[in-house]
Amino acid sequence: MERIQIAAPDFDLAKTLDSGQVFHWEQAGGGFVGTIGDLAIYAEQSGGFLKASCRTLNLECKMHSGLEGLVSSYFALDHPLAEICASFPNDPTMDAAKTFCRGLRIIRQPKWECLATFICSSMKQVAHIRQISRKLRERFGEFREINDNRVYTFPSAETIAAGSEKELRECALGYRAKNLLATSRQVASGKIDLEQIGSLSDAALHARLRELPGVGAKVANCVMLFAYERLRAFPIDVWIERVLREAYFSRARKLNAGRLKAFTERYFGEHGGYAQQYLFHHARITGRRRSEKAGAARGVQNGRRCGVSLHDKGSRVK
DNA sequence: CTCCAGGGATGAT
DNA sequence: ATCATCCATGGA
Repeated sequence: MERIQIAAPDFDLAKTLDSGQVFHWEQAGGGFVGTIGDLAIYAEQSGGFLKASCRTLNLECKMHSGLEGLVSSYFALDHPLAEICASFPNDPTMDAAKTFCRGLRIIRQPKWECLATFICSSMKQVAHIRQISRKLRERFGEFREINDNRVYTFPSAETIAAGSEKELRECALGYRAKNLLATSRQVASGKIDLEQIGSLSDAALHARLRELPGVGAKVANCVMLFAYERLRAFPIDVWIERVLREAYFSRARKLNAGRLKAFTERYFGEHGGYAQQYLFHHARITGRRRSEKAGAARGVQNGRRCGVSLHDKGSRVK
């Protein structure tokens, strides 16, 4: 068993793994078990240290100068978090999120794993994405054991491409099965090279990702942020949209996706992806459904939101 | 532009 | 135990 300990003073492992950017780590024995590439890893934080262990080293590990390099790289311990946070805009909403999310990092995920997982994430909530990820791994991945925990690697594009839509549907993918299968076949055949497109500009990379079945604007931004280190990428889902609308557009009457996109790019800037992740995590953990408090009191029909949404019919004011 | 399938966990009644 | 809600892509 290989064990390492890394000084990580400005890092929060639990927040990082529970912030909706990665979906397969599970709590075990005071820490978390999961995989990094095809290695089973146990990770635990105590004091200002990150401890990690794995059974065997592999090629990927050696390329990262051992387990320490692999773990440091995956958890992005080299990101200058203080500088990143200092670059955020100063406003009450951002400040609250910044305080709440201290130590949360945007990790570096394997490209195919990230792309495939976010194709599965469409119209799903975090708990459900975790289920899908687990089923895909159990069915198509490779078994590993770590500290008496069973974990599975994420299946390669080739493995998924060799499967059928029916098999994927059995992993609770629903209509996403078709998209995942089609994209896996493009990756497996070499029609798209996920490593090569890493050299494209932000705009070109976004456009290229969107050509893949099941990849819309939001999923493309997630993949750019979590697998391609494009820290400006700003995925807008319903949570973020709600935060933006309430914090920065409370009196705006017409607001469409284009205006929101222009605003986030200008306002959050270079590390917009980090800002987005902090706003998202803060809202998701502390936000709670407004129906809990408002529901009957406000006379809202069945807890339906008061404010209009970009996705609600009737909200698009040209 | 508008409308809605899709599907399983989760929360409300 | 039933019923409504949550979600973002893609196609009609």
